[in-house]
Amino acid sequence: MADRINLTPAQEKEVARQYEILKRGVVEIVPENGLWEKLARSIATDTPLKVKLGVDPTAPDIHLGHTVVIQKLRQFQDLGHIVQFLIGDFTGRIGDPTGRSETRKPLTEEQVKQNAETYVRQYSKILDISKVELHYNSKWLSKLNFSDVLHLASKMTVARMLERDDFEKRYRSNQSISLHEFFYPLMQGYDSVALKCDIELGGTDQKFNLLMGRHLQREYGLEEQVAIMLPLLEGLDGVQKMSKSLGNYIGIDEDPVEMYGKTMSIPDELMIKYFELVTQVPLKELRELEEGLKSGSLHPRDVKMKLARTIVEMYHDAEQAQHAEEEFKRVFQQRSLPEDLPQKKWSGPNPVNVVDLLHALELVASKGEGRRMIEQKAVRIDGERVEDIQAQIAVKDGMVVQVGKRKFARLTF
RNA sequence: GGAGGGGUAGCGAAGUGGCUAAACGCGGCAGACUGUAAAUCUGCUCCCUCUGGGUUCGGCGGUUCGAAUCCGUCCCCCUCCA
Repeated sequence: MADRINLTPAQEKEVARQYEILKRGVVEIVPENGLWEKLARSIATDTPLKVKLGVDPTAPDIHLGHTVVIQKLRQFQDLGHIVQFLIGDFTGRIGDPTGRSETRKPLTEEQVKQNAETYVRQYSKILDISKVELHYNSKWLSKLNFSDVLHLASKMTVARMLERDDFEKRYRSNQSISLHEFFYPLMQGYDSVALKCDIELGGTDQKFNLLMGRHLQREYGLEEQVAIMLPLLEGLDGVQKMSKSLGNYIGIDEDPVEMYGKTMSIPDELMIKYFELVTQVPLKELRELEEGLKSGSLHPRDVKMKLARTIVEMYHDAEQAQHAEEEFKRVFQQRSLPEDLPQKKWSGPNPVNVVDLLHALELVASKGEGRRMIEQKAVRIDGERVEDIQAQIAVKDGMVVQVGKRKFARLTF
């Protein structure tokens, strides 16, 4: 196919340039030369590519894990291609199986709409949203009648469905799979049919669904999309993929200080990966950082601080990034108090038992935990360690209560 | 419809009448150390009116001096047969 497209040397160079940018961080492209060919044709015919990203409107809080794919979209956009942002409102309204056995609660139309708006707002931090094509899959999926659905279902076999990683795992480990779950890949694939997209992006966990898009496009007589798979970003624990439900995520709406601190808590080994996948720091600079770390000329902490700063800058600004860094140094390097700590009005008894105080201030989840924290020397009041769980505390205005390194409260009357 | 297997703390997984608030791993938290909320090491990790008390092992009801462990029943999951 490629050899049928005649490119001028300048065009050839442009294809190479775009390809170079686009393959950053990519794990797999199916078919392997597909992206190159699509780009070649796009440039030869001066037609932008249509790049699809589907999202489920259930979890409207975007975190860095999601941004891996969105950054890629941004690159496509910068190169003049068209981003097709697909909101799976139909699938979301029915309730998407997530690999967990419980079925998700169906969303109301109102919730879907709200979530979609939240998405658009958050995505606009990365994408030029004015140039994004917004689609809702209810537009076509809700129109299919039962015989359309049967026709669609006939394009796929049970055995092939069971090849999908999570179906296979669940099947093997004796967990239930509802019949309707088989339709999700079909619906997602059908979206590609409806959108006639050239490219679909997704995490490596989406491979099956992305291939389904290719399969169905072929079945419906369309040119097949190219599937581009990006790695799943590990979360703060460094092991499991970043996800909201695991609580190991950095949300792009989070405040600068929190965002900075969370970044500092990722394992050292993940720093370069984060740079590559969630920032636009040039590859060349990245290699230098990597070299520096290897040779010991760069301090891992400083590299991580640079990462944290870069990330905060992306979602806030340079000034706030700077401030977050100072705050971090103050609290964790110098072990002093954060600049502004949460104020709590105290209207309880005075004096008061320490444990009751901690519990009332919600610095501990239970009194048992409060006792534990004291036994573990984690509790300080105005900088003084409290080691007696019986201690009576005379509450003073402006008094600072601290549990561990991260939980603080300043008392006022 | 029939036969069999299974449901244990946030998750995974032991335990199959008292020694079990329940091993172990993961996750989480704290302390030490440090180079950061990395790594490593140590400790903790159901609740409370706490040298004691209360409530847990799918739900309910039994047996027993005593049950996560035995019985009945209901719910849910899986496998095979139809």
